Amino acid sequence: MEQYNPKEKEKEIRAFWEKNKIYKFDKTSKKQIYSIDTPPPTVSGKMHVGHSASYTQQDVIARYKRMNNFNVFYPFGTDDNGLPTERLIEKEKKVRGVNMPRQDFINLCLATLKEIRPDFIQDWKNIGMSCDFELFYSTIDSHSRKISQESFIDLYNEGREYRKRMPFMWCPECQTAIAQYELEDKERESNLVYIKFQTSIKKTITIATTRPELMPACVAIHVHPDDKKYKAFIGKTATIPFFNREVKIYANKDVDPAFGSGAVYHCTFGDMNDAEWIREFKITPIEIMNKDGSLNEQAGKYSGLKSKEARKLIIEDLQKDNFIEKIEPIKHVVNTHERCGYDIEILMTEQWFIKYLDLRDEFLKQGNKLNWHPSHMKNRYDNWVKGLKYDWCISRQRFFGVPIPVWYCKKCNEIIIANKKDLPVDPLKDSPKIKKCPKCNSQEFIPEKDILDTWATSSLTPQIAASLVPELYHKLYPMDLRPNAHDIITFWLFNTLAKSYLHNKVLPWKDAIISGWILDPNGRKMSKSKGNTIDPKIMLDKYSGDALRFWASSFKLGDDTPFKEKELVAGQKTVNKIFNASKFSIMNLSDYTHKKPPSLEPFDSWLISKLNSLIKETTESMDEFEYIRLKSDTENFFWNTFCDFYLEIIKSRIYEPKTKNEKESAQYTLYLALLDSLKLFSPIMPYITEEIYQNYFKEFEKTESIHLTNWPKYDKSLINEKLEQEGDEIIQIISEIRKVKTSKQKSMKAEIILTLPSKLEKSKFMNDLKAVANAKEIKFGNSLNVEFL
RNA sequence: GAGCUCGUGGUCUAUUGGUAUGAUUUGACCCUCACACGGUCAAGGUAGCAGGUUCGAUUCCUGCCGGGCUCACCA
Repeated sequence: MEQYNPKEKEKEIRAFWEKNKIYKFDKTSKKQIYSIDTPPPTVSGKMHVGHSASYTQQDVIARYKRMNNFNVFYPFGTDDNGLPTERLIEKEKKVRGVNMPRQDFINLCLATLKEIRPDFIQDWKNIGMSCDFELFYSTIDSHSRKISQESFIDLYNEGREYRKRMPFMWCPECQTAIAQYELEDKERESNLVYIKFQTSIKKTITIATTRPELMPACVAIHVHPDDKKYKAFIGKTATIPFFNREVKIYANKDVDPAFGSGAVYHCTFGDMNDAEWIREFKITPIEIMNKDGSLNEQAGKYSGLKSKEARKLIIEDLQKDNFIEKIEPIKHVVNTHERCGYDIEILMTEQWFIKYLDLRDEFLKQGNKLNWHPSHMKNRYDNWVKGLKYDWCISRQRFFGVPIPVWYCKKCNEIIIANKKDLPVDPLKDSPKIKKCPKCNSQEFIPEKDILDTWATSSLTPQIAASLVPELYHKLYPMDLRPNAHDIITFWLFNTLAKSYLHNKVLPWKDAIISGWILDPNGRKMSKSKGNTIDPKIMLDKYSGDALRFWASSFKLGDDTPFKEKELVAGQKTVNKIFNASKFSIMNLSDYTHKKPPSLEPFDSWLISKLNSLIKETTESMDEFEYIRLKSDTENFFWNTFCDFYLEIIKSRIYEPKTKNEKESAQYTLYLALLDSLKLFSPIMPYITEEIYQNYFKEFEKTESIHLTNWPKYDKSLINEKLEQEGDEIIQIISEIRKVKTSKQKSMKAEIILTLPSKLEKSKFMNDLKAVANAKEIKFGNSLNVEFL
């Protein structure tokens, strides 16, 4: 135990944990279960520094609960299905899913995942996660597929799902429908083009649009009913340039007369609003766009062109023929697909939906029941639920995901749902169990080839995880804790809550802890394109797992925090300090008898009193998930009270005891305070605390690992405020003496004659004070005085 | 545009209705038999700005400014 080398030691300690299954979930335990809905990270090759922070924060809580006599259910999963994985594999393997046989692509995805997953999970192990890694799931494995398909079937049977052909949000890049929560705003510079249309009353009407290329799909013009400029046009028709088709002019109160020209041309489909107007005014839409975002034959000479190309061309043509009144540059916000950043389009497609718009009030009520940490994060949830506009589109026209367990009758289009006992199924490979269509007796079926939205599966993580231990399912679900980053409240948290409500009418967890983001040192969002990302592996290598965790425990839940390497240095120093102070303490415990001495010396009682106050405070903080208080309070106690003062004070009692009791009292206190400090530190710094525990305390404490020991228990009877105060006064005096020694440039061990205020004549602490101050003599007078020999 | 959130010494941060905690940084001294990744001491802030409530606000309220996030934005 000479020097602590975290790089080697942490690896050894991890091996010890794994070999002895320290974090294994005990199915037979009688203890109360504490279940955690561990976020399954998306396999993307490597861990992000933000992950290292948020996973540490939840792990600190898991470790705390484990030491508080809970049987902690802490599984680990990876979120592997869906677009992110497809995109990763496309990038890594330089392929395109659309350009290869579907099954080959799926196989490639599965094989690649298998290849990269172990290294990926290792990152989580390296930061000291105390999951039971044998309680593992992947959101694409058969276990998850089964549960996800079951969910689909149950909701279908309850009438919560429907399939419908309708205009919906579509990503031309990914060539799939997407859901509302997948939209991301982006500000774009564009042109507002004012186009003149001839009308049936022989006057032109000017519309303003940023999407002139959609003109071939113009089905109407809308003006506000009270807009005086356009009163005369209402009910008349206008002629579309080039296409010479006539469209009706409608009065529509949704139109903002102040924007553009005040007249809107209605194309199908420029945005979701257009789809609503189609319904409202019973207009027949013109479908103009292909799935890849190019215009179809309806666009005449513009067909085959992508939006941007067509836009450029049509503006030129309109200008040539003098249809354009003016063009204004405009900055506006467009909806893009958060995965790829492409502008979304509205396409008429057939999709599966979960009907839940009618449940918004229920979702708000459920949100109220959840304990949010920090509480203000509930606002984001409420805001989102109130803004919900569409049912949940759960079908995706992609390849790698959970198949929708459905076939269709070729003849009558009847929906054939898979049997639950056959799950998981892949309709593309498996046939329905029935021989004939129940409706028309046809024997031919068409498999559904769409897959489920990845969030349709991810929203079932509590059920997926809990059913890893089926016999305890009802004790595991609903769960106790959901850790969730704030940016995916609208995705993961909301969808999980929604599904739990739809299926079981229960809240999926009691508490949600919402973590913030790690920003770059300048407070900006990290992104690969900006080149300002920080790789946690490098930090782990440069410092240590404990140091990284120390850093991660230094900021509050929900706060976005700039990454500061300095805090890692502080963590490293703390690890070192713990090591050295422990080394010194253990050295001085070599002849400790492990018996409680007949009486405790004043400073020993003083320390134990402070220790108990610390235990009380840290326990209360941790029960509120405030790991940051655990960190700072323990650090403060350990470094200041324990190392800087207490250890200095007892040195002489241990080196040259005047009585047997004064040494035994010190050793008893030393053992207790060190062990408890280590325990309090252990959720944050699991490696160094384990190392010291294994090397010394285990022999006496018998428990296999410090992480399985009991959390220090607060004992009110050991608190003595008066004694603490008296002791603190002496600590003050020690500081004063140090100040004098420093100002006189004397060594701390310089011998002195000390004069103290006479009120201290009866103080119990004189022996220790005399020793620590190195006073040859103590006199009493009016005030403090330090005289050097 | 709406909602939420943040704004404390150079940097990061705690706390609080009664002029503020700690860390880091800087400087000086000390290699004191656990630790120089250490110890001691010192310097450094009046808590974004402007009002209001109050005996008194950094902490409560209002407005403004600035940062962040979410949502809506437009045709």
